[in-house]
Amino acid sequence: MKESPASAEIVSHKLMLRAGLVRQTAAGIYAWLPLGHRVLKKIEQIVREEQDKAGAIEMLMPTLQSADLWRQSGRYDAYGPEMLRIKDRHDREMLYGPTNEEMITAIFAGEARSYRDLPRTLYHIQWKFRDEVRPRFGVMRGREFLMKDAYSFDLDEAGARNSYYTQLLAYLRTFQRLGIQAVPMKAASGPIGGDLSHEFIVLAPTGESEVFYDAAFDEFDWAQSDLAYDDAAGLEKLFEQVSATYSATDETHDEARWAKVAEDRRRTGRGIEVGHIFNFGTKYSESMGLKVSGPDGSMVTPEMGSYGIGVSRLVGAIIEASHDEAGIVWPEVVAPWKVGLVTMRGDDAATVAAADDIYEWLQAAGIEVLYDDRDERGGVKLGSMDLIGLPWQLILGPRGLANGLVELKNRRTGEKQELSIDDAMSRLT
RNA sequence: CGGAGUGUGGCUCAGCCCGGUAGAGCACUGCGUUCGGGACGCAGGGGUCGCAGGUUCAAAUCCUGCCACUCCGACCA
Repeated sequence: MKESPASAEIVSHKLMLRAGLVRQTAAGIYAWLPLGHRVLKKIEQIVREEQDKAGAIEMLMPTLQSADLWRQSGRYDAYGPEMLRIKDRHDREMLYGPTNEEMITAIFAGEARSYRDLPRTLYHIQWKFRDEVRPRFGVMRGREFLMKDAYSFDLDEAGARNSYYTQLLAYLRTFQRLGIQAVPMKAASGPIGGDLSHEFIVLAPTGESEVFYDAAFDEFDWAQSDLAYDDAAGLEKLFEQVSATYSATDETHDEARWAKVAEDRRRTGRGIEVGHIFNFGTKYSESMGLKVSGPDGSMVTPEMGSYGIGVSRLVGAIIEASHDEAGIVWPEVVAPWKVGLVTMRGDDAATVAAADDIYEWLQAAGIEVLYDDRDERGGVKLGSMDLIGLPWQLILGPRGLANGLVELKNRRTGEKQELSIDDAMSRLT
């Protein structure tokens, strides 16, 4: 789309609509078009891989849950109108799950018998529904959203803290891999309960809240650190390091502590919450009746934690953090395709033939390439290439090809290079 | 939920105040001309003017009710 729909207010929402990632179907509810779906799947996969590396085990729970489950924890009444309540044909009370603590705890209680079944962290990536009073900002604040939620079960508090630290590191690595800067911040644990909680804020100039943090967060390299997930002492050290390094949103900002951060290390910006982790003790294991036999034969109520990442929100958050006047600038790892192949002169048979060859070659090399040859006028797609934000644009025209050259444009830097086809191919691999 | 708005072709909007044959740009279809960075010409297609009721000879326009969506606030992964 050349023009932004009037309903879109923030840049990521406008760009998502213009580039054809999503279409709104109701307030706060979106359909994911092919382009957006590819991005969503890529983010989801990175989140999945990092969870797997951290030892979490994937499963899948339903979107619909029974009211009885939530009555057991007491949250059916406590949750309020944000919970979408529905009735089935038999007048049974159901709900569209806003989160899954009750369900996972009930399932786990049905399977786990012994301390030998612990520790265990399970996760799923599933659609959630929270009937926000006022949905806005496109997928960043939708009512229906895709979330990765993990739940940990441990025998004791020390174990639960270790599970928490494990997810903390997994989150830091996940966001770094996604190509965004996310700062962990101590958070109030809110309605879920418990005392150990962090939220992860992606830095973006258009973020909802103001953030303050120590420059150290710009310098840590979580992905490259060789800290192993089974190194309990190392994880604890990491947690202490994170805790000792100042970070806060405008809500939790502490001027006294902030003043102690060296002036040249103070960073401020705006941010979007994309993840939240909680340790909440036995709140759900207790109410849902989860007990296992301890090593000494006595019954133990496991300690739990939950860990969420807003997968669909991340699509918007990444765009907020990475775009320019012309459109989206995808980090390569989440780009729907790595390269867009464009012919300058779709009416020139030799150019089209060359593009066809290059397309085959890139496909065979496993490089994701967008090549829409339906339009005979390359210029139209060329114009929208910046908007959809693919990392590379490979541009072919008769003039260049006469000299054996193609143009390779880097979306992020805007740098254009005339290269031989071979050189362009090797640059892309 | 409190406050403020908006619903007219796929998109952006004009027309409404002051009732009288539904418009523009973009997009789309066909033909032709173009062709190195989001072309041009000609000819077309597409709208129960959000829905329902009312007033009137006549309603996109006035009145009533409803629905949907957006923005600000409070709330929130």
